[in-house]
Amino acid sequence: MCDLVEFRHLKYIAAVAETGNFTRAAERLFLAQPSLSKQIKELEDGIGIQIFVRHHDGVRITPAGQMIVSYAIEAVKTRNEIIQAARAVHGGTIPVLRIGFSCFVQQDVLRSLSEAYASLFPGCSMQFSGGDPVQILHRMEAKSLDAAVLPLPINGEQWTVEPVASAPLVVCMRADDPLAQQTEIQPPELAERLKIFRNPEAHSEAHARLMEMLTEIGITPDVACLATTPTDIQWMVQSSSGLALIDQKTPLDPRLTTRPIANVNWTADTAFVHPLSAEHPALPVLIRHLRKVNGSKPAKHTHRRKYANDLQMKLLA
Amino acid sequence: MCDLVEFRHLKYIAAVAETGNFTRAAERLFLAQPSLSKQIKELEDGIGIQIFVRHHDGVRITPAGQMIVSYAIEAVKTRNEIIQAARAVHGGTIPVLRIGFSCFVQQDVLRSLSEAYASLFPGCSMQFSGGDPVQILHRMEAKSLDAAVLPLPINGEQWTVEPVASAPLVVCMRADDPLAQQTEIQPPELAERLKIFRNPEAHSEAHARLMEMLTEIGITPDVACLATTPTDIQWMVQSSSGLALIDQKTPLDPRLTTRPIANVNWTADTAFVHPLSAEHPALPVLIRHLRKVNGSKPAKHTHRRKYANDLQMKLLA
DNA sequence: TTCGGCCATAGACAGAAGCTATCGCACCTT
DNA sequence: AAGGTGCGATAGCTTCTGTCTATGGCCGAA
Repeated sequence: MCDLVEFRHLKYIAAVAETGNFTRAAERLFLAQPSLSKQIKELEDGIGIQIFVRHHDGVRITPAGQMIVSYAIEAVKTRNEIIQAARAVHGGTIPVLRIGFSCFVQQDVLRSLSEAYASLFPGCSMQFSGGDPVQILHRMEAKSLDAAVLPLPINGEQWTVEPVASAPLVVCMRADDPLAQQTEIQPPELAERLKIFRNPEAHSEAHARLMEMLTEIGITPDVACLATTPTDIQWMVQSSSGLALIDQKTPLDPRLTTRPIANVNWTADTAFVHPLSAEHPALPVLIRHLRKVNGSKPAKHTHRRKYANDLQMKLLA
Repeated sequence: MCDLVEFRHLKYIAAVAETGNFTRAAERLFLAQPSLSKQIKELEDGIGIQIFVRHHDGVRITPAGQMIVSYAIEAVKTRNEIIQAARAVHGGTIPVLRIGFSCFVQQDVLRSLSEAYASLFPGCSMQFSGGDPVQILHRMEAKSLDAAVLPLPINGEQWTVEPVASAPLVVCMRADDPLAQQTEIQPPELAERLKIFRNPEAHSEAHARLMEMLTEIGITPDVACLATTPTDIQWMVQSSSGLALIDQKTPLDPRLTTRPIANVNWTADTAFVHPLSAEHPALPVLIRHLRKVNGSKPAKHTHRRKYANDLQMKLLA
């Protein structure tokens, strides 16, 4: 019974809904108006759903019709994207997918992206290139990169942003730092010694957001040291004994350790980003896959965070 | 060019892929085998993608074909669900959607579910009924409820589970409790006084999971008081001065307060649940909507948790 | 009243999807 | 080696249906 509904009908429905008018929709579809009217009428009769209410000056959409209209627009778009991608896969004409990434993005995020791509597009290759978020966004605008994996926030309407990872933001310190005796760091303790930051030039929005968050808990830090890589940050922590905020999943120099900040629930979030005007045929399919995988997380039961390290275990014993 | 691909083709492709055999697929589709072969061949030629490799003993699927096959199966299913739902909306034959919920589910989750349903299915009504998770699962099995909003975990293969909310699990205590002087509760402090629990009979899996989590951090609590509602729990905390673990978003008696547990990241998760064999025509559409809304969270920048209450602010000042 | 915009109806035609019958091919059995 | 079996491809015909042009009806504006 649903088999009466073909993509042709969905295209017609979308056109009528968007023009609000059978005549103009027919023009847009390069179709005679009676053909269009007849098709839609027969469909409505066939499935027993009135989609449009005909008026002398155009059409209105019924509530049930609205469901079908929304679906129609999305379904036609999806079909076209899938077919384009599949044809590119078949023809072996999928261009290398050029991905930019910030060095602050964890390796495992890049690895799982890479694996997802390899399984969706077997035999197709990716090219990763690192850089500052600012520079990477510029390169995407200049079309020399197709997409990127970057820390949030990313502002601007021209980007499609799909979050892919999130980890607590923790305080990084020397393992022999007095603060390492504590299991959590209080904001006032942090305020005095937080001096090491990512270079704001590399990602000004992220820096601004971090400052805003610090202000909210009454900290106005002394931005003394600017680093451009996680390694630099760790080296600065090690040598200057200052504190830094880092992603909990960052691989850590053994002489360093991390502690959570008390009373806040800050996270370092990472997203897959590409220009709205994406051209690479794999992107729509890849984004759809990321959304599916990420959307329904395996949250079958409450999560837990294991103790971050042995030292904390000892302190609690 | 993609317009050659119609739902008819997708159905045929799915059937061939699932049977691995044109002949048997044709039987399943009540179609003559030459018609099927011809349709698929013309489609492959038309879009320029070879989907199947014909062998003397059946067919194999090409990599590009696999993309299309997966898509085909999903797309046909989606179409049917949408049309069924739309027809029910149009005919005004959408039965009342009977939702069960546990009283441990936060009101705002139920409210946003209710709003989503009202906008997707205007004019259609829902019926909420509260109860124990165990009892609600039974009522869903007995078909006297269509779906439910319940705390996780929900075990068993017969359920479709879509997480819809998550909040930290915190320690509930009297505001005048000595522990309320601290900003975080250490597990050993919790171990001594954690006595108040939800009744295990109401949701044995959740109780078991909580016990397991407590064991992981070395706590074997004395399960002294069993409550069946958040209000009961709060009354017990107030009167017995014991501690309880509750969802941070629970509306709190003003004489009580909550504190996070140090070093763990436990959450109380809530999910929309319905039987795999769901019959209510709105459910597939509703679930699809929940997944879309929930999947791409507005995680445009790093999240923060505001201080839970004024007292904590004072302690930090 | 008349004109113009919009949708519905009618009838003709071409193309596409379906059917039956048959062929070709590879493999298996005897 | 010969014949049987299972599977897909091809050919030719029929039926159905999607499209076209032409036209009619309705309503509001000029």
